[in-house]
Amino acid sequence: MDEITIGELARQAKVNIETIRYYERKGLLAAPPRNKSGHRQYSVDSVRRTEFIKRSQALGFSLKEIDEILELRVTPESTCADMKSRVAEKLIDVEGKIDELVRIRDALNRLLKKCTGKGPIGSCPILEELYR
Amino acid sequence: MDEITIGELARQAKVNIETIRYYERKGLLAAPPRNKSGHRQYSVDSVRRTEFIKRSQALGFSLKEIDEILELRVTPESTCADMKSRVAEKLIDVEGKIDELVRIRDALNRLLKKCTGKGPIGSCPILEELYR
DNA sequence: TCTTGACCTGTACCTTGGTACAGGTCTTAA
DNA sequence: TTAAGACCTGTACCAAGGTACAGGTCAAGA
Repeated sequence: MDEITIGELARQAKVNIETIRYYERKGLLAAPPRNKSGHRQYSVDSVRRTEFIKRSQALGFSLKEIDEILELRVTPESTCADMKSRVAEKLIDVEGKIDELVRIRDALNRLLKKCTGKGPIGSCPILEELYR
Repeated sequence: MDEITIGELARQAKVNIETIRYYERKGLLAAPPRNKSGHRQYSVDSVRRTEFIKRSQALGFSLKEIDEILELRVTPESTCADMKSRVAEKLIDVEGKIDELVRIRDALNRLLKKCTGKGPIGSCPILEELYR
């Protein structure tokens, strides 16, 4: 008797209703049973599953990767090491992105230093460097 | 007599031919004159302009922002300070992204430390934390 | 003469993570 | 009784930055 509607699930998990249906289409949330009006009936565990998806997204995982992790979770042969390696891979991925952004940050800082901020655009050292 | 075809421009600027036409549609490259067969005739300066776009993209600017910068460049009233402020804004933007990724990196590292990598998935501390 | 390659236009498709809308049903409260 | 609100399906649309493809033209070389 603790079944909830899609609207209630969306409210509790703090996502849009459309997002719930989208996750179902993508296979991240199983198609739930329906009541006699055809309305989806979710278990309270669906809230936790939806929150899991959002939490994993916040760690940089894509929906496809989250789908795989959820699959892993219910596969008896899988191990802790499987999950750990996903996290380790994501860490490498994130570190690569940081490196790239740091490279960009340094390049932007270097450009800023070249420019006094005075004078017409025609003699802007930043533009001169980019438009060489 | 130093006009080049779209294919030559693409080769020199190291982009796809379709990308050149895409930039024209987006207004980043002006529609060039045509020869009597209707083929686009580019000036050699188009190579520099295309390279400018790619270089700016590598600094994190979107095509929309690059379009604005190119506009700035030919607007006599604009100043060096205008360009400098764009770069400064982008720097803030990039620093924000770095901060977010560092936050994610730290969270991933913390999760990794919680898990020995031994045992079945059912008792994985990482999953336990995410699926609470 | 014929074939190849480069170009042309217009449109569709791709990824990712959704959001929006049309048109319909069903239940509940006033 | 009727109107509001929540739900249903199916499809289209959004950003961003392209890529692909169909079907057509044109010029030059073998």
